[in-house]
Amino acid sequence: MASDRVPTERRRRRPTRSGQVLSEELIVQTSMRLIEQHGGEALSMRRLGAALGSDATAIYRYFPSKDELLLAVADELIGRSLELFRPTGNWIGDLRQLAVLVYRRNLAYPRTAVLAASRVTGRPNEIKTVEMMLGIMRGAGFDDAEAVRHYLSFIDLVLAFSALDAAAQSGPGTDSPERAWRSGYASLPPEQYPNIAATFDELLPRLSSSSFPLALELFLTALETAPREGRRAGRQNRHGMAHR
Amino acid sequence: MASDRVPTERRRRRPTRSGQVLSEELIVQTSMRLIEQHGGEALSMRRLGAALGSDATAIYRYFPSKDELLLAVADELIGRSLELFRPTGNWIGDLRQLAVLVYRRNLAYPRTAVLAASRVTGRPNEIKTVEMMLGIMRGAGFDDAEAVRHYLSFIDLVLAFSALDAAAQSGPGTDSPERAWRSGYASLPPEQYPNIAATFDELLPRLSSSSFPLALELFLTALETAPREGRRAGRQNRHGMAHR
DNA sequence: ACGACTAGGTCAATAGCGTTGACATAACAG
DNA sequence: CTGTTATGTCAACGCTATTGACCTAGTCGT
Repeated sequence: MASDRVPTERRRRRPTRSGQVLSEELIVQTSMRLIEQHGGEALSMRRLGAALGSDATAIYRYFPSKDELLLAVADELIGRSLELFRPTGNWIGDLRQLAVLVYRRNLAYPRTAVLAASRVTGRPNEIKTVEMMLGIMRGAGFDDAEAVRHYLSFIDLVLAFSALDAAAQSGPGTDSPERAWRSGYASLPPEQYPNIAATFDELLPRLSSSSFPLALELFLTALETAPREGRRAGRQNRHGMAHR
Repeated sequence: MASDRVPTERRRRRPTRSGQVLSEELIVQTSMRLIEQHGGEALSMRRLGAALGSDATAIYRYFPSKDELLLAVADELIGRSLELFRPTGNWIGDLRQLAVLVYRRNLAYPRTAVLAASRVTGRPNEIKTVEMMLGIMRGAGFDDAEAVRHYLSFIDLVLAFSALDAAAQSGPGTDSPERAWRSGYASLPPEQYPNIAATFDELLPRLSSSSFPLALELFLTALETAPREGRRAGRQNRHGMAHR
């Protein structure tokens, strides 16, 4: 099951000859453009090759597989998310800024985000992001274990809502969820589904509005009031709910 | 772009002849089994047909396309999520119970959940769920607009974390994120990435633990203390963050 | 009971997919 | 100048979803 991905030399030196027409950057940019224009399932190596003015198989000189290309695309999206980040020193504000930047970038490239949000790229931009967010958490006074836990919760929250809202915005399978709702839910018998009938007029417009801002503020408030122990010891688990 | 999905007669009468070997139920069950056993990308009509002991194209007598079959699978997953639900009348407790049931069911079928969590099926089980959750919200004293908003936030939260954690548990592209982390992040130069290096031992085991329980309790607490107005009027927006 | 109909299955074929290996070409290194 | 290597093309393999023709067996109206 695609088990033996070798973690060898990440990419070998590529001395950029003069007659060269393709490049990793160009391929990644073109991939993102095609994904956004025609949907993620429309990104085929053949179409990508055609858009690049080359044969499809030329791409394999730069990426060993389509999946590796998608990881590079995902990392590019991360990079674009962070290029506007301006740290202020206020750690809560910086976290909010990061969350909003990532969320906005993901929704600006919704079809790419759907493919990218749940992937671990292991590439430079992702690594830089992890390093930075861990630094913010530790700088806020959390010890290592808490920094890790809160970093993971934070990035989970942002990515989860990004992926879901991006998916809701861009398919797949239908133009938009709103179509399915309008056609399917509007004609249900009111006596059998009284709650849907009573709230249908409220339901429809709300479908294109996200609950991410509310969830983010809840999370940040919880973080702000969480006990930070700096170098001190002492630990507690504030929620006893079982994991998994 | 797959635009004209006709919302006609959902499915025509199917009088179940005697010599019949296939059925919608059997096809859906077998699809879920194949998805969980061999991954979502391994569900092809040919393999599904072989697993059913029939020709691949026989499935088209029951579902007009693979996508419609996937919607039926998604709805089946919703149905299985709720079959254990026992309402207690305590609306916060019922919401928690629903969230945990859906989340657990999604993680019990992680590869199916990845394909299903962001789809709007418009099928019976989904409709029943929407109706029920709206009823809980309205029964809690929220007016129609608030009930809708809180229902959407709630289902967003549950589905977003379900999808993300299911994806983290089941691929795609790699056996598990842990592999990528271990191989990629372990060997980074500590002077360049001090925060990753300092927290790496904490980071790795935390990767297979979700922040869903924490996020859920935060959300439910916020809901519990939210102003409910019963039949009264009056409206307020508690968070001024821009949507979209 | 018989003829018409059709639900439900097979089979063959189409167009597209990712990927591989052989081949060509052109630029570079010694 | 010669060998090597980076970069592209081309043909082919086995896979995919989907379609249309075809066949068969069971049901229905008379």
